[in-house]
Amino acid sequence: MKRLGPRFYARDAGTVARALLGKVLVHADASRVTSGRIVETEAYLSAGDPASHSHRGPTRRNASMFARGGTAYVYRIYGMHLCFNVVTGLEGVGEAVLVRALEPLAGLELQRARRERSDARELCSGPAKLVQALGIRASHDGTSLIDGPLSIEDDGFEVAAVAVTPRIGITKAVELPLRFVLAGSKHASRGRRS
DNA sequence: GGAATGATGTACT
DNA sequence: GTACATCATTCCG
Repeated sequence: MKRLGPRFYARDAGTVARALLGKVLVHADASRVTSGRIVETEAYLSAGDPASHSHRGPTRRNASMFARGGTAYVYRIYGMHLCFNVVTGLEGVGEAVLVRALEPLAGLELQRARRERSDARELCSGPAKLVQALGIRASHDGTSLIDGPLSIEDDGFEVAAVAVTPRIGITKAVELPLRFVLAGSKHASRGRRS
């Protein structure tokens, strides 16, 4: 397992969204490690993508989305859930990748306890579910994936095939093909198939 | 100051 | 498939 470095993240969000499939998201929390393989992502672009939080420029909420690639962007949605994003590109650009689903790997019992669910498919099969299963908190917003508590690692997994579809749960730019799914994964969120 | 709105999840019919 | 919980942020006046 080797942690991804700055150059991996310093590309456009669409490229990084696809490249993240098969990589492993890890949270090392006080010696308790939970992780999962990324099986579903969505790219959110800069100005010109009306579905992106960065579309209207920097605000207090989306400030970390304008940080350098390799920064975590964690925000609250619907008053009760958190979503985790990977910032991409150069500082000031405002692009990010929403991680929508993982295949649970390390720390399964802790993930089950956090989620209060036992079925492995119910642990990380959605953006707010995986945040809960890995113990990601609002305080992780703005932290570095390169040398912080959250990291993304390459364990040599080979991606066979990728499905590309429109993004889920948005009301603008509904048709852009910016969602990427590991073909055949049983751990993706439920949404449009392809 | 006030109102609308969400990159969702769960339960229920 | 549909209903609804729940609230910070954002935008408008």
